Amino acid sequence: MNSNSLLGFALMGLIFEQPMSGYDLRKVFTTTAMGSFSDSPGAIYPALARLEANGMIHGTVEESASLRKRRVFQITHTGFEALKAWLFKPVTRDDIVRGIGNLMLRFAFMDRTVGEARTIEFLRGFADEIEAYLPGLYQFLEAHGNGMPLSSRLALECGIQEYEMRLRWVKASAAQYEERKRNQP
Amino acid sequence: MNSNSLLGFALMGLIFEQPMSGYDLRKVFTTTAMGSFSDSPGAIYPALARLEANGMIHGTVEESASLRKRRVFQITHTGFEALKAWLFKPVTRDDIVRGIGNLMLRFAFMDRTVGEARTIEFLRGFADEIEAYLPGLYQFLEAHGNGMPLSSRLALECGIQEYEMRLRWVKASAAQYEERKRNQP
DNA sequence: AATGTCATGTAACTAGTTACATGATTTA
DNA sequence: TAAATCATGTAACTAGTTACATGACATT
Repeated sequence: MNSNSLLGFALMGLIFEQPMSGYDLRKVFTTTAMGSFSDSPGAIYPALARLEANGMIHGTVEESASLRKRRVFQITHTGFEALKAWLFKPVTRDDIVRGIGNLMLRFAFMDRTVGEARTIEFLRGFADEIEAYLPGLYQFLEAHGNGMPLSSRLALECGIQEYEMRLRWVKASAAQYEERKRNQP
Repeated sequence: MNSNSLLGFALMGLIFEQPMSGYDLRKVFTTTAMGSFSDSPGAIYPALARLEANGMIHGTVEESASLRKRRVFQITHTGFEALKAWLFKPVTRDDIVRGIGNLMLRFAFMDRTVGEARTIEFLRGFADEIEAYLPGLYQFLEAHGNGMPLSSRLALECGIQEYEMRLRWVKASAAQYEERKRNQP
């Protein structure tokens, strides 16, 4: 099957939260904290076209009296199922090493799509994978740290600190979701 | 001119530190903390071929009695100049928002290439850009945090914490380089 | 004899980058 | 009326992904 790129999922997640045009989506990437995505039309319009060709979203031309006509996209049933399937994927070691950004994006979209229970499960998996990965980094630092150039060692230490920070954040976030779950049975 | 990709610079930096074969480079990506790069031959061998075609590196076939012959790459003068030019580039806002990984890689290679003074300058620029970017994130959180879904807000807060952590690291690293500079005049 | 590791590569596909193109409406 | 913003797209290029192919030597 045609699987979506990260940009594709980002677009679908945003469109799910609120139907939007390509131009609106570009603005989200330029003006909000989602600046890690490219706001170039050469990335977004082809991505939207692909999603539509795959039946994930559907665009309707909206003719306003004053402005130029715009195509507003909505997520389809198929698209929503694909989005949920993506959000439900288990957290892997590879996600931790090469795709932390993907995990953060998935988490950002979870609230209104998969519910507390699954969100907590996701955060548990996230924490587990970091906890499984970190000892190896410390071991590597122990074993090779002294022989490394200072800047390389500092860069490695920064990587470790990043994982430590994220682990703290994952646990604090899980706690917040646990509490919200308790308060709304 | 043909400019190199991040993978290209990673390969050049490693080859500069020690001449290596494609296979060695793959092993670096699988076994060390540089796991964010792909270790697939389909990425590395073409990248090496491009670098060689551009005169950045040069491979020599090494015939050992026992093992299969391997092509060991060395960096060329042109390549080293290109590497330094990359390391010397000023830190921009875009580097902070979309390419923190690039900055970290550049830093990791600085020690034996550009010297303390330039490394400190780089870290200052790094800190400045984070300090210029952070207030906007806090403002955004202040303005939209309450209206956001919980998971989105938490994701944003994680982003902020990451920048805060990195800022502390940058300052601590700069201090270490300052000290090293003082001790070796 | 079979499996695992060393070692280098190619081919088809995909998605993103940069740059260009167009035209309407709004503001200065 | 000139410039900025709204709005959508295309074309050429580039680099990375996945999967395949090959073969020597080492180990079990």
